[in-house]
Amino acid sequence: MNDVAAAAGVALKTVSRVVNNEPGVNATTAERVHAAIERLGYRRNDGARTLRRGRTASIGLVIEDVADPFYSGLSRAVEDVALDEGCLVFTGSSGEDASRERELVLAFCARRVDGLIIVPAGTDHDYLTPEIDAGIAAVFADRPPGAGPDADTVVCDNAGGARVGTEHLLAHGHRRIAFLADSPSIFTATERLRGYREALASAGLPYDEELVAMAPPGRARALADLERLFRLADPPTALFTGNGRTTVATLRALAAPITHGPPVAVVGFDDFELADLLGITVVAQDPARLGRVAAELLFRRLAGESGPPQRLELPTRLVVRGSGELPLRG
Amino acid sequence: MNDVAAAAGVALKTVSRVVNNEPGVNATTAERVHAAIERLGYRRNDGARTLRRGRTASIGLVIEDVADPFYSGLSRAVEDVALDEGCLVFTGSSGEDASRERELVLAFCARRVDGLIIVPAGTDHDYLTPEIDAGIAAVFADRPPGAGPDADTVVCDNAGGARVGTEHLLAHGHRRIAFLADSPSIFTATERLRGYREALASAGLPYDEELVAMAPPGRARALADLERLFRLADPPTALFTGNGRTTVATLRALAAPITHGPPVAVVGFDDFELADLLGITVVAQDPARLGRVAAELLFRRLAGESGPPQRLELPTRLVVRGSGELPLRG
DNA sequence: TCTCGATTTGACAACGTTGTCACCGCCTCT
DNA sequence: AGAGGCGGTGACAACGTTGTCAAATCGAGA
Repeated sequence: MNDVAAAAGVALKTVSRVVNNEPGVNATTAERVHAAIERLGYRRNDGARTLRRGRTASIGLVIEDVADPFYSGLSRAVEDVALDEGCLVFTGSSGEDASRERELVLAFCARRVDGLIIVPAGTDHDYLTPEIDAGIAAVFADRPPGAGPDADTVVCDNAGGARVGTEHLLAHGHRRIAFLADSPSIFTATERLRGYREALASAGLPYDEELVAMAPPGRARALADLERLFRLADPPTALFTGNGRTTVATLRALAAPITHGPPVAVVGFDDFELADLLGITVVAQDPARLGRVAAELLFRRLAGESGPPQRLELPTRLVVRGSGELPLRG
Repeated sequence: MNDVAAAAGVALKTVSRVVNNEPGVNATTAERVHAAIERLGYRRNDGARTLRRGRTASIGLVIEDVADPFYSGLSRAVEDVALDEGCLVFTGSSGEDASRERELVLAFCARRVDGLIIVPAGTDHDYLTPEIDAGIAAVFADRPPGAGPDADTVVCDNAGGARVGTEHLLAHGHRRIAFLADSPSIFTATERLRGYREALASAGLPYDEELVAMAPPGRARALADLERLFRLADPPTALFTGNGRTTVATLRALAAPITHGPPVAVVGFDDFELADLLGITVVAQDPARLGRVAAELLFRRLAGESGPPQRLELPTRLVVRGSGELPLRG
């Protein structure tokens, strides 16, 4: 900017004014400055600007894994809202690792992002309290934070969705419904388990732990679970799978030649690409909406909206495609 | 940092030394400084640090759409490499819109990212030349840049992959093979078309424009294309689909009740989630590897590696799953 | 002609760091 | 005792902006 000023024969401040479209600059002078900018290929240094002004016009987004379609949908929505607000996004994947999450968040804070959107991985978010006190806005998405700060949170109606999904299977006559989901340490998994149990209870059915399997999704694990379930004295006739990855892993296991189980009905939590072609009935949530709502909430906070932390719950939607309507064999 | 210095009763510079683990600070003093840092909840301002030192330890990544699994896989790989290098990533989706790409790139440049990884959307990248001259390293991924700078580029063997896929269908007896892909304005689409034509030529078959359809993927478009193809006097007995989204849209259209075409063999370019369950034969590329290689190349440049721009081509792999092995009905 | 207000411009400090250099003790070696 | 080296510390400028305030210029009205 100094060079530009020298080249245009004006003071630094005048260049600054021109660059920022501030009023009160003579048109002729502005023209001369523009020419100099063009000639020198000058581009304003937003880092320095940020330092002076206090706002960085950037936010940090920490999710579990960008490569997971659920989070990448959320990610895209956050990005779009941010761009509308003239804001850039730092993205980081925690990989469900609390310490990596912490590392990312603190790195974002050191960069003085204006706000954070976090899909929390750990159970302890005390480390965020000083940052929030220091004025960094934070919104939690998909799951509430663990111990620590009381901040805005946007989740979906996990228990309600799981209840509806389970009730759907019950309505088709099933009485032995297995529940397969991620580790109980993950908020959404336990919430969905709760919905499943509520549905059973409402139908006057007992909760049978033998029918429940909760662990990180994976091919081997899905196979093992199914083999165990099908060997039970009173095996399940339907499966409720508690998230997208578990659903996919389960479908693969069901298709494997080893799993010589009887046909079972399947309802999954989370919609996924090609579920329509495979005819899989799901309880769908809308990751893009989750991201959008979280980002909008964040920007309202950044715009100065005060008030107590909000907790928003987004609805789910049952999408009937066939796999959940398989009747009980009589 | 000033406050910390005052609280610890030392000079600014000493705090700086402690914060950066620089040698030459008395253990007792360091202890006192650490205590003050803890007490005040101080966190270094990386923006100011960056301004002073010149390197921002951040890179910009511009892709077409994070929500597309291909790009989100690439994205995750870039992120992982960057994290290893102690670097944060700004991510932006261009949505195949050249002006949005430009806007994002220039915003990243204004933030003085150290480097850029770009999946180019437009055909004119002259706007990047001054930035590259200004010292920002750039690597193009998935597609080469249009007119403008001559920079490092990592692509996959598009033509080779399409040739192998087409040859696979030819080997199963097909002579009328349709080619469905994205707009010819997209580099990968035309390269794959080239591979398709090479395979036909090698087999001594004519290139029939009636069998080729190139446009942005979508449900309606896939249906229209298939209906047209199946109404031809000499309809195709096999389809080669030129990218993941086209493959999926085509499969949906094939499954639609309206499309009452005969069974056709299908080979798609790009692997996708659940292709295994659906039994779709594909020519797979590895988006994570693409991202990793591009990021590694970028960081080598940032580390000072000189030499002429490189152009890397990654191999593809034919994954046989059934849909491409449907024999010609005799 | 002088004063006043508006317009245009510029000097300077500040944002929070780090690099450079100089300083102060203290110990060791002559 | 004096010179020299070394570990520890601090003063100060600089990075590239922008906010504050003052100065210069000009035309208009008294």
